[in-house]
Amino acid sequence: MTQFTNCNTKAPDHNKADSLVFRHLMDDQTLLPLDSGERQRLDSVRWLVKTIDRNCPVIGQGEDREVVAVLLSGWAFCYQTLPDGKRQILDFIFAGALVGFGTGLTNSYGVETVTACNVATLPHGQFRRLLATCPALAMQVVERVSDSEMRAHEHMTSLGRRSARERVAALIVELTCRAQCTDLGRREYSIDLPVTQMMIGDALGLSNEHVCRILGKLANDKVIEINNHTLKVLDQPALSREAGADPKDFIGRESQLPAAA
Amino acid sequence: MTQFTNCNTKAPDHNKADSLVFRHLMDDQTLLPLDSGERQRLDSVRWLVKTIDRNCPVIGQGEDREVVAVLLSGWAFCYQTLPDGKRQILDFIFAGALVGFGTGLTNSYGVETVTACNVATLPHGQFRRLLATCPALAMQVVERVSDSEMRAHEHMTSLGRRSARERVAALIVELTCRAQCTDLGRREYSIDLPVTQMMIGDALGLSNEHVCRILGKLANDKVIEINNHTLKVLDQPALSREAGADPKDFIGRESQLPAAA
DNA sequence: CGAGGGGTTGATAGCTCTCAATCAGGGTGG
DNA sequence: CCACCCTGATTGAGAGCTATCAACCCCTCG
Repeated sequence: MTQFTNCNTKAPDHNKADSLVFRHLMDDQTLLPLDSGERQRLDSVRWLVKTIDRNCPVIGQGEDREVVAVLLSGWAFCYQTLPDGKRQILDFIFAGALVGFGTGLTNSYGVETVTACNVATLPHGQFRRLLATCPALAMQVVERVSDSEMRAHEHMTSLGRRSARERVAALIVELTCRAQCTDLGRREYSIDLPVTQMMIGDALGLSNEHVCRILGKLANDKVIEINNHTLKVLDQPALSREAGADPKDFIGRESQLPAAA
Repeated sequence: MTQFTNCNTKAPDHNKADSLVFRHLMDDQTLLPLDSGERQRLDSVRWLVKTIDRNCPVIGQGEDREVVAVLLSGWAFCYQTLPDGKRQILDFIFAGALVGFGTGLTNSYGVETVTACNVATLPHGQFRRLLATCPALAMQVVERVSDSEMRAHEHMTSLGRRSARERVAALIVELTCRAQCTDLGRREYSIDLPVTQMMIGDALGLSNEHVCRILGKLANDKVIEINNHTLKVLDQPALSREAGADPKDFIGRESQLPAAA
């Protein structure tokens, strides 16, 4: 029984060169100088690539840790659900994200798609063995996990010490930066925002109603503009000021990788 | 200029076998089977071991990323401070914790001691080079960072979706478990808790006054007992129930390592 | 002995949640 | 093609939780 049982998944595609998956995890600078042994070990790995519909689980919280997954395209998020049903979204993730990696026998968090996604999976044990024999990959994974931890820290600071308005501002700054929809030439940042207000609420520890009110006020103050799930930042300096954070804080390694092949 | 400038640090101790530092990062199962090459690389590293007084900085937020540090003994915490001065404590850390490791040119968080601590430091670049050539160490670091990320996720869920009382309960459950002060035989968990209520507040996103009130109520309800910085859990099941979490969720790899040498 | 940090307690204000009702848009079945 | 439904967004009113401000105590430390 795989974790895709309840999803609408398209047929696995084995024709793609599996090693291309690593282009999402490693940059050329790391990938090219590899010796033939490491190269061969990477090439010998057979990822299972699937397309998963929007709003479908990728990995279930609490399930046995069966696979690690690499997001190849689309939006998704990691979350935890409490026994009483309250949900906390831990991170929104894009192409290149590595999920399901960790210690412990079960997944400490779940992953769900926001848009339709291409996802590559590999059995957990196989990935760990690969890590142990390929230092270059291990280094990249360390950096990937490290970046993810840094974002978790930023989110914690938001949740614990920022007001609702500040949290919303910080999230917008983070997402516009991470999604690289910066349009600095026109002094405008705009982004196609497929997330619902309920997701924003679950990410920021707020009720969806309050998120709605805050977004309305930000729009009223001419800081942002929202039309049909497209968000445009009208006043980037004001937004950064309200967030109490610099946009560059959110630019991690992921943004240094080439765009999805 | 080192990051210890403002601290009362005792004289560095180079007499200790530096490789013992790795016993805090790696278990015997990993350390013993190493080939001579890796072993030699690990042994050739010269850690700088210092004793740092209580309430002193170990690493400063925003400073250049100069060193990674391994906590050898004592309590400390990682934190972020916002421009307006509000502080969020990200994690309390014990012996074996690796801090200061991450991407980016400056430290995204600071580290401060709670009690006097022994700390081993190594220049960041040197540690990274070591990682790249020692897969066993890289694996351990991945797991260490991964555990830290898992705790960050739990903390996020607390901050975003739990009430003040639930957060306090969850923190107590976490700390009693992580500090391994379980005294299951007597059906009591007790722990020497060197943290101030202000630190608890900064960790949970609460004011110190509110923390005080909550702790008082928990004591009043016979769930815990506090005497002179010693916390005793009187009703572990009730505490776990209120926390909405299982104690075992907080038991990471760190608890599987041998006690400090 | 004074100063200062941490802990405690009370009163008040304010932010955010909850509940409720309405509206808009997209997908579905007939 | 249309009615229906369901999700998500919106707006309002009220309650509740937590912050803030203030005062006081206790203890340690210089």
